[in-house]
Amino acid sequence: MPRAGLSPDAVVGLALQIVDDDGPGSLTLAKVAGRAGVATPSLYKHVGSLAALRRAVATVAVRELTAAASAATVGRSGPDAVRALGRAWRDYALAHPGRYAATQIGPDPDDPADAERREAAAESVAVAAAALRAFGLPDDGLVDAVRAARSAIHGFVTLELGGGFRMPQDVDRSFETLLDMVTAGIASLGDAAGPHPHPKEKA
Amino acid sequence: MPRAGLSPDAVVGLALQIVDDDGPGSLTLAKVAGRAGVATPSLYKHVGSLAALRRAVATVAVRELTAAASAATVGRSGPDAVRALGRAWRDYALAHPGRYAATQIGPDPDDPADAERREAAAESVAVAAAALRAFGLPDDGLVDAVRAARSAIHGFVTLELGGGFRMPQDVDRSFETLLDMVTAGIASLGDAAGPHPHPKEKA
DNA sequence: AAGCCAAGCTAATAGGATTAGCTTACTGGC
DNA sequence: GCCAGTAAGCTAATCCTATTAGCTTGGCTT
Repeated sequence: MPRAGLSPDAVVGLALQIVDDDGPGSLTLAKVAGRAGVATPSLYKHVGSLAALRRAVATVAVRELTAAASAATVGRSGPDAVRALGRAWRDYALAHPGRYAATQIGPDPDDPADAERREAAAESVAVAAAALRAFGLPDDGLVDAVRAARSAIHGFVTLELGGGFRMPQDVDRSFETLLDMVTAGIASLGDAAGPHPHPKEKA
Repeated sequence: MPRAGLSPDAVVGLALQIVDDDGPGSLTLAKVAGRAGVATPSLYKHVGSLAALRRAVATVAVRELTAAASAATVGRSGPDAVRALGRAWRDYALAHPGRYAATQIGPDPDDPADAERREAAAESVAVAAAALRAFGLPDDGLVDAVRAARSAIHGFVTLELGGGFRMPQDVDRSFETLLDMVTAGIASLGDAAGPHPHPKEKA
């Protein structure tokens, strides 16, 4: 009975492979154990639960995504930075659909390992904020603009990955159009009278 | 042993309740059976499988969403229509988070019941396209614009529902900013030279 | 060489999906 | 009003998966 030489990181590594291969929905402790050459319960020596393993996978994905976004925007600013950020984001998602999907798993406030994920997520928001700085938005409108840009990119990628674009048109071109919309839209935000004055006004 | 008087629709109705209450992830045949006052295997007389039930729920949600979008845009056009559409979309998602999440379940090409869902989805795209018509986009850019607008709205709602907005700022106001970005961005699409000429050009 | 600890293992429990085969409540035709 | 057929339920059984408990032992430390 030789040792398999597992470790928490090794287990997460196997989980990442499975998520890459079959999507996050089919990540299972039994499958991980199979790849590790170990009985399923043995994994509990390295991870707390299936849910914790899923969160660990999400953390890795968020970190990688943040790193890619950060790398893509160094030395750029304004529309150029936004476009580079958007492309890097989508490229990562297309290269690792399973990991990107894992990104959407809700964090557990009690899991200390999830603090890391929050940090990484916050950092990616900071990267986006930096990219938008050159648009000269009013201070209290920056958060709104970051949210809008994130929403657009994330939404596109999510729909693309989920097979939501069924028309035959070129998806790459659509994404460039989205970037056009985002950059132009955000630029126009600065021109207007500042932050939006009427949240949810009814007709 | 009295009859419970189930039917496929009744089962889907119970499933919708569960999805509303606990989210689509915790939809389980056992839970449905519990609410129906019936043994789990009995459900197979009405649905093909858990996956099929999930898809049925998704179909209902897509239909409702399409109806809401359609109702919100009658008699409006241009930016006004886009804003109304966006608000209706978000309102539905906030009112029925579970159903909205169910919307993202991938369809099964072999399930005839999923053809319906495709139809409804296509109709919602048509509603969006109609809303954008007044922007005077070039014909072959319309699909790109619809995708961009959908992406932005869907992305915002997804992030909001997933707890992705952690800053204290008002989310309603951010959504209005998103709508500003979308309407201004799409308007500017028409001004430019038509469809985007350089899909994915490398730096 | 003794011993400790962590990494594995097996056994057992608890849910959940799904299939097979039985029973029986309604429903239509006579 | 009776009778057969169908469809709605049921129980039993199988197969997965997660998770817990408690045992065993490899490999390093002293």
